[in-house]
Formats: sequence, C-alpha cells, structure tokens
Amino acid sequence: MESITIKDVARICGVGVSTVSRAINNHPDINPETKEMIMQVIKENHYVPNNSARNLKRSDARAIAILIKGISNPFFNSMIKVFEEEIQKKKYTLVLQHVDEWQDETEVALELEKEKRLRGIVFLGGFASHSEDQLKKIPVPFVLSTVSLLGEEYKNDYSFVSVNDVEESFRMTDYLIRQGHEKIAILCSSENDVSIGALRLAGYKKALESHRIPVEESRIRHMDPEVDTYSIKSGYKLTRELLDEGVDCTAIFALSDSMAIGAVRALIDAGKKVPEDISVAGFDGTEMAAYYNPAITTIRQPAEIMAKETIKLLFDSIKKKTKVQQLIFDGELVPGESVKKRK
Amino acid sequence: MESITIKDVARICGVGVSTVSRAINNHPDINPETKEMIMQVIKENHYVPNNSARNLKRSDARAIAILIKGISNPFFNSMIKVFEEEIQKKKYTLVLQHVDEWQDETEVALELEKEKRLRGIVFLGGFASHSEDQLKKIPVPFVLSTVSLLGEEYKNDYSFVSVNDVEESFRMTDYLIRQGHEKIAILCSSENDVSIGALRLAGYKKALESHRIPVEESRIRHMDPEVDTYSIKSGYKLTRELLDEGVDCTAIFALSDSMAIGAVRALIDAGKKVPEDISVAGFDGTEMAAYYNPAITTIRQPAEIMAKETIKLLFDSIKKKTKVQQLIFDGELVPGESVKKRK
DNA sequence: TTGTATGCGTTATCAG
DNA sequence: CTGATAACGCATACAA
Repeated sequence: MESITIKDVARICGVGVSTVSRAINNHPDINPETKEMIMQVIKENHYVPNNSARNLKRSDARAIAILIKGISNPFFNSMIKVFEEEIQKKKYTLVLQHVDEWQDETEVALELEKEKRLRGIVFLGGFASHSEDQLKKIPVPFVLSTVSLLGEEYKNDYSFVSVNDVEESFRMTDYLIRQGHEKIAILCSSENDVSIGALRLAGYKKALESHRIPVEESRIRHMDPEVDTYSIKSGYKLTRELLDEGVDCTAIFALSDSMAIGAVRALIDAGKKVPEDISVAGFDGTEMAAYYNPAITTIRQPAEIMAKETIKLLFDSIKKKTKVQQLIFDGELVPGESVKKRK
Repeated sequence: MESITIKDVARICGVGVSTVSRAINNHPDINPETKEMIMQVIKENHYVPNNSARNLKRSDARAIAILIKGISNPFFNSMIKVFEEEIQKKKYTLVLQHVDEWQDETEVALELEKEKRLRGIVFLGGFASHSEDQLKKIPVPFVLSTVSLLGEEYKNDYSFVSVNDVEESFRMTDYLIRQGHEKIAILCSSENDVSIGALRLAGYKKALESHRIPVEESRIRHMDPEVDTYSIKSGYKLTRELLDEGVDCTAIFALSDSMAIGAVRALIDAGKKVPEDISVAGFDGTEMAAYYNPAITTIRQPAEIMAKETIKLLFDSIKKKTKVQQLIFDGELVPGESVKKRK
C-alpha cells in the first residue's frame, strides 16, 4: 500500500535525488549509464512520480487546458480530436476538463490554473455571458471557442472564435423562405439564453423581416432551462407542444441538429411525413445529421478549422505575438433530405 | 500575475495560517467571527487554494475517479450522470478522466491515484484484457464497468459489472431467426478484440448453431482497428462492403446502435428499404436508436442500474464489506421498426 | 480558540 | 556530471 518515492529510488540506486529527478525528466546533464540504471530500478519498483508534488514545484508545465461545458454535445467531439493533435504538435500537454452545467467555468479555470500551472486555457461552449468580470481574474491567456459574446463592450477585451451565428441562422431561414415556406417555427434554447441561442434567434427574425413576413410569437418555442437544452429530447418535446397546440407551420428550424432529429421523430410519431408534410432544418453539421433518415438539412460549422484556429490564437497570445482577436467564421448550408420546396 | 497564497491571507487578516486553513476547510474549532472575517478577505483578494499543495498534504481526499475510454460513446453518457449523483450522495468528490484510445488505462490510474489520493477507481469501457497484471499494482479498490473479462482465470480476481454479452447477443440473434431470418450478417469490432466484441460474436454463433444454421464467414464483418470501432462510420463502411461484395443476407446485426444507424443509412443510400428489404438490429439501447427513423430494434443495457451498482460495489470494496464480486446483468430486447418478420 | 513548526514529494539552485 | 538543500503551498500535530 505504501507508495515508493523519489527518495527511495535514490537510496536504492545509491545516488542523490536530484540525479533521479534528472533521469525522469530527460535532463541533458546526466551520464547515460547512470540514467539507464536509474530507469531500470524505476521500472522494477513501479515507481510513479507524484504529479501534485511536481506541479507544486514546477514553474514550467507547458500545459493547456480545455474546459468543456456540455460533454454530451456531439458537435464538440470533432473539435476535441483537433485540439489534441494541435497541442501535441506544440509539445504541450493537454488537460481535458469537464464543467458541469451548473458550475461556473471561470471558477474551475482559476482553480485548475493554480493546480496545473497552465500556460493557457480554451473554453469550449458555455458562457451565459454573466461572470464577465470573472474573466479578468484569469492570469493566463485564454480563448473562448464556439462562444459568441453579445454586446459591443466585449469586442476588444477577449479572444474568441465562433461561427457567425446571426448570419448563418439568417441564411437557413432565408433558404427556407426561398423554398416556399413562410410559416416557419423555430426551436430555441431557454428563454434567458443570451449567448448563441439569442443570436440565432435574431438571425431568424432578421430573415423573416427582410422578406416582410411577420414574426409570429407562437412559432418561437423556448425550452425550459432545466431540460438539457439543444438535446434530442428537447427537440422532441417542443415539436410535440407545437403539434398539440395546433400551431400552423410548414417548416421547423431547430437550433441544433439534435433538436432537429427530435423534431423529425415527433412528427413521424404524429403521423406526419418529413419533408412532405413538414420540412425540418438543423444547425451544426454533425455526423448524426448526415446519417439520419431523412438526412437533416443543416448549417455546417467548420469545426476542425475553428478548433485549429482556436489553438493558433491561444499560442499567439501565449507568445505575446498578438493582442486579443475575434475570429468569426462562415458556415455552409448543407442540403439534406429534410426540406422540401413548396408548390 | 503573482498568485496570492494562504500565507498572504493570514498576514492580511493578522492571523496564523492554520486559522485560515480551518476557515476554508469548515473546521469546527474556529471562532465564527474570525472565520467570517477571513472568508471576506479571501473573497476580496480572489484567493484560490492550490489543489496540488492540498493533495500533496492531504491523506484523506475522499475522491473517486472515473476513467472513461471512448468519451464519444453515447452509451456512457447516461451512466456518467448516475455516477455523479451517486458519488455526490456519498459526499465524495468525482474526478472524471478521459483516457485516449492509445493510452494504457492502468498507467493513467496509477498516476492519478498518487496525484489525487483516490479512494477508488471506476474503469468505464476499454480493457483489451492485456495489462492484466498491471491491475495488481493499483493500490486502491476499483471496479471495471461495462467490461467483461474473458477467461475463467479472472473470475475471482477483479470486480466488474457488465451486461451478459453472450446471452444478450444470443437473444437478439435468436429473435431475428424467429422472425424468419437465416442469412444474418454481423458487424463486429476489430478482429483481435477479445473483450465484449468477442463475447457478442460468440452469442451470435451460439444462436445460429442452436438453430442448426451454418455459420457463414463472409457474413461476419470485422472493422479495421484503426477506424473508430463501434462508430456510425464503421457501421456504414462495413455495410457498404457487404453490399459491394454481394453478400446474401436478409438481416444485419450490428454490435452497437451507432453501427446499426450507419448500416441503415448505407442501405438507404444503396436504394434498399429498411426493414422491407433488409432488417437491421443494434445493441446498447441508446437514445439515438430510439429516435432514429426507423427506430432501431436493439438490446437495452440497464445503464443506470449498472452505474448505480458499480458505485455500490466500489464502496463495498472501500469499506471492506465485501470481497471482489462480478455483477452480470440481463438486457432487454426493445423492438423497434427496423426488423421485419419474413414470409 | 489560535499560532508555530514540520513535512508531503518534487524540482531548482547551488556548490562540489 | 553529481549531491545537498531550499523552496513550492498547504494541512496538521502540538504547543500556547
């Protein structure tokens, strides 16, 4: 039960602790033979260095943390792989950290930065835009990824990369309208979401207005905050309500692919055909949307590129090459089989 | 940039460090007034304790780690929530740790145990059953969850909870046969998988044999190990090959729901109808399978119960109440819309 | 109830 | 190239 420490290894080898330390850290100033001997003893005795002690002492950890809010979000999956690759490429260590829905990501960041001596942080998802002054306390460079901060006041304070939520939402809505749909319901996140949910809703409204179509409040459906927002279930539930209330619409625009899938299933269960009776569109461009039946017409976010640029931005900050920057990407409308041209 | 430490807080408050320590750790022996004063100073100066230092010193961390191999596996999602709840209920802290596909989970466990002074560990997924003697080195109780160790020799060495893979696979295959299918293709994991993939394949073979149906090797499809096994993509790819090679079959049994979905999509893309032309069945009972169109006929694993029992088992071990135990659960065949009775 | 001193396991800074 | 030794930031036994 009792663990072996670096001292024990030193004693067994008949050397000083600093020599052992040099061996395990690939320090240059060490005799290859002694090093080999030490490594041998380490293997034999199953010595594992204590990371807490290391982090405590070390000043240079070369570690980047990614804080993920909403681990079940399939959209993040493709990004995480890229993060891993890019960070490894820079010879940095990656710390993947979950943040629960109810947790404050800045608090987690603060703790983790101390614990692991981070060089930089990526916030993936989340950010209800409260906790704005909390961000100021973070002592290392960070980038908000997949997050749009509302309001001009943040414009030059923080780095973030995101898709152009308003424009892409506009694009999809406009597309639906050009396909002959005027009565378009929209499935949103919770009512008090001021982040991407609000932006996408704004794009929807903007598109309707540009076509002089009145915005009908009964077609705007918000999810209760307690239910996992953007999930399949919420898409199903909201569509169910839509049908039960007899809201008149020929198309449903869901603000995530997962919600779109839930919507399609709800329609099928109600005996409707997609897209013959009602068209459905999503947002994100996930793998699931492409493989669904019917394939979901959606907006593809350039996830891999966004992830890559997030890391580039972060390292620019770390190397002090640049000041804060905002990168806003265009998406791409991917036609599937879930939207039909009317008349 | 320079961080504030407990000493600084003590100095500012005009008290000793131990008093500050007592304040932040809810120690009973402390004057409520001084405590409040200290907490006030802490808030004002944004003091955050260093976890590395804490872990280093602390002997009792009351922490449980869950090591997850294959974070994108949607089947694990429902389990993680339960883990969080159950562990919190016991007033323990949960450490969620990803393990990359190429990483050795026992190595990660060993490191983490030292770093965080863990009381127990749950291994979720993974375990190619190599690294068996590595398990012996782990100095705290642990439970393998969703893992079946092949071979009688492990029978009494390690605790694990899993579904009865052989029997459930048998159940599904038997069901397909009773629905009039004889030519049943099976989509497996990689050829050298000796874990659940091998068990489920065994169940398939057993069912065929019990009905005196010859096992046709061309209907057994293995995925290359380099592709994400059990994924939608691999289901698609394997089905594609099946079709391209003109393998004769009336049903496809995929060893995961994700693969089943990929299979359905591949069939649709090839102009086939599911289940009219070919039936498809999955395994796991994920949310996605239920919401797919057609809903996937699958084996539901009692994920929540399994998660709960995993924790119970772990705490029994921690409290030394029990020796190692194996818990093997029955699944449930959930009929969907993807399997059709023939003739 | 509070303060002081010690050590947790490592790495970094020195002399040798 | 190597070996003492001083931090790192905190919790705790012990003394007050």
